[in-house]
Amino acid sequence: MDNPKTLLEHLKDSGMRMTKTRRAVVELLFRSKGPISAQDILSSLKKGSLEVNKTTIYREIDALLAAQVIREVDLLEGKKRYELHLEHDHHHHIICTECKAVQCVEMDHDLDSIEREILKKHRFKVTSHSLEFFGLCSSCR
Amino acid sequence: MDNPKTLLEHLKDSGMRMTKTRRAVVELLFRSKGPISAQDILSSLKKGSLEVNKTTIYREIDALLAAQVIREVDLLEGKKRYELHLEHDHHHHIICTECKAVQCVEMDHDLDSIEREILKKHRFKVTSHSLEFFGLCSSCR
DNA sequence: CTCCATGCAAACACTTTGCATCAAG
DNA sequence: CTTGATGCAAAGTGTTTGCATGGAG
Repeated sequence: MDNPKTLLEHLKDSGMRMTKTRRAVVELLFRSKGPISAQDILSSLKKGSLEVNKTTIYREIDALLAAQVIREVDLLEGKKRYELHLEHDHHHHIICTECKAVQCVEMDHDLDSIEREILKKHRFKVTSHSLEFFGLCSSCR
Repeated sequence: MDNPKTLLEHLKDSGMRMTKTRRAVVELLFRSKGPISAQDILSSLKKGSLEVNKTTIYREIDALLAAQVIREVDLLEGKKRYELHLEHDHHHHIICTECKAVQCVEMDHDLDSIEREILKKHRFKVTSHSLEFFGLCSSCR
């Protein structure tokens, strides 16, 4: 499931049809360095001379979210971004407030201890979290 | 600055005018338990029988953001929320995906070590971060 | 042939802008 | 009076919905 082909076959097995839009979106997500928006997907596919309607893209995003293939990322932009939600890939983002560049950061030790504390203190079971860092990248400093 | 009156006077000193909308918005923010949206502010003020236009609310939010009195919070809802940005109050949120309730959690040890690591590894200077936890609250479990 | 997938237009939700008027200091 | 604050209408941006048509299996 860590490459487009395997993932698409898995989706097909689970009842989803294999269309050129679906294939193109999944492949684009694999190629992307960081989280991308619906608009990003739309214009990328159009550049690849694939005629797609934005409604289709939003519906494709819904389908991939439901299949837990992608996850939502919010960088305080007033729109949502999406990225692949792979098994052993847990990372967060650093966003330069100057040039708006987005990088991914792997986390050595994550927030497990904090989440255990929340369970103890608030009896709240954390199932996911969002964590983004804002600041200045090396070039902009 | 940890109460409406002092904060409003501080704002006045820094050149902002003292209007009933401004006063009402700041007082509401102090009364709120968690981050609230523009809509929340609008309907709260209307309940308090204060005629306000939504444009005014958005502009007031901009002004308070610029004055660094409030900060933006994103709970993946497709709209923004705002809360007071007080000096010694650093907390995050736990959002129940079932009943949508939002609670604040104080953080004993925060993300300082992670941010130092990011500076070392990526030469990226973190100035702020957003961290929200999603899961199930005690009642919904 | 059966449904999921798609396109198109319209509707929605949230936020911003232009411009004339109002009111705090 | 001067300049920031406000209201209203319109427009902008991101996303969703209804409905008829298309195409994968």
